[in-house]
Amino acid sequence: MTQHFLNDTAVTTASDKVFVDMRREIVEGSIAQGSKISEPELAKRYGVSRATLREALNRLESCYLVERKANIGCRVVALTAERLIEVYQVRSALEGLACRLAADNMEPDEVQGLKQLLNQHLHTQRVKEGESYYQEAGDLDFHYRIIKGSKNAHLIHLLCHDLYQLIRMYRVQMGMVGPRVSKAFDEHLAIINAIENHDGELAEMLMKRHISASQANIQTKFDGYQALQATQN
Amino acid sequence: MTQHFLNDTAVTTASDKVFVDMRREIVEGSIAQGSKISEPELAKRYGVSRATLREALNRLESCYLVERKANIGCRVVALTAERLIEVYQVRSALEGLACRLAADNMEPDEVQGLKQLLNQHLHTQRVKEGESYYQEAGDLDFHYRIIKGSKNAHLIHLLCHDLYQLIRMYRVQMGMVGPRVSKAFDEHLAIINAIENHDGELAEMLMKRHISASQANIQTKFDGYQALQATQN
DNA sequence: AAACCATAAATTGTCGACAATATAAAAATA
DNA sequence: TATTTTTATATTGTCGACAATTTATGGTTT
Repeated sequence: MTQHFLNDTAVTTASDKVFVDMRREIVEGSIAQGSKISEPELAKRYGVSRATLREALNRLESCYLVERKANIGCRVVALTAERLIEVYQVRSALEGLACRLAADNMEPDEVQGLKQLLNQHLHTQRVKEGESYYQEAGDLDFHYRIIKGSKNAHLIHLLCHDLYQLIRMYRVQMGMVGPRVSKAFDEHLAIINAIENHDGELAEMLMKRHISASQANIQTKFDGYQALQATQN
Repeated sequence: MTQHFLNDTAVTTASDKVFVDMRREIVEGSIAQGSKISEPELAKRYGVSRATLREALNRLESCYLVERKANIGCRVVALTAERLIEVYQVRSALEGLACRLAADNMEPDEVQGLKQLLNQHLHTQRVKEGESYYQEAGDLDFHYRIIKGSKNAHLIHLLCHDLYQLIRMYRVQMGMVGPRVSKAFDEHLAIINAIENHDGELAEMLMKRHISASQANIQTKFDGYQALQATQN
């Protein structure tokens, strides 16, 4: 059960590989948030030319992981509290929409698969070893399937390709392995029921609420993170 | 009164210029929708190297005006009915959010400016010459100011930088100079009032409805456009 | 010592050429 | 003749080098 939904980028060309590698390093923090990116340095490190590296940087920019300024260069995105709020506001609106559309457009077998996933999630939950991993992957997979269920290609691209890596970056670097498991489970269940009943309005509302809770959760961690950093200065 | 809000891209580098030029040509249809893009050909036409052109293509891809496939190349986006619906669903959700946030975050002078713009719009409306232009620009400026009023940088970027060119492309190529002027005026007015009263919930609802009407309007034109094309085959 | 200016170093932007892949044309086979 | 294989052409991906711009350094002036 690899995180297929995040690595589904077809990796054919060299810049594809650099893009995927850098993306992982940025999300995981191996390349520090807010840090300057040196093209010559990274090109050497990945063993490619600067042109290839720049191609990858462009792709990273379009999914909001780096920011570029003309003649100045690239910086990894900085994880600020403001941005966290902004991103979650957008996410809430978009995933709420996705959920509403999914209530209309998901096929019965897709809904079944979703229920099965949740059941599986419930059972593996007690496996302490690697619990956080399953939770992470399970939660993302849940959201991912609903987004796909919207059948809106533009929306799917926006969320899965553009936005989700940034959200994951916050979660990973804030160490979100947290205790929200059981609550999230109930919320997921309610959302599925709404979708199954083709109640788009309710499904949207529940998803928005679910995401707000998720935001509040990560926000708490973030405040602690910032307080910690303040003491180190 | 140029369309400053669309040309506010700082044009410093050569690829910037190519990007802005190509963007205009694609939106206006000079470069046909759905057509294949030949890198050598366009590089020669703009008098730049392929590297520079490819930089521009990457930027065009990130605002959804071209689509790229590895080892195959670039195509201008195709204006399909499905995409129109998809994009407007997303737009409605995002601009609804922007409007709700604007009701909380817009400064009084910004609201005043908006009312002034609407008044000005009303007065110049009878100037037959160039009416369509004023309408286009006026309408876009209205939406643009509200989006900015949300004070959510991520949302602003998403809408103004990424999505609006594609929306404009539909409008321009469908010849949307239409008769929706007076109705749109009333709708705009109602939205401003809601914002001024800090009634975010209402503002969001009205904006979503406004955009839905806009979609219905363009959809009609589009159906006619498709019927026309069908007869030509 | 602080602020400003000139020079040097480093970084980004751009170019032309070559390699790898895909498309078109020609030849071969059924 | 239709279909497949092979060859040739064109297009995209990648590279290394040079030009333009920015940043760092050192010197000058107040």
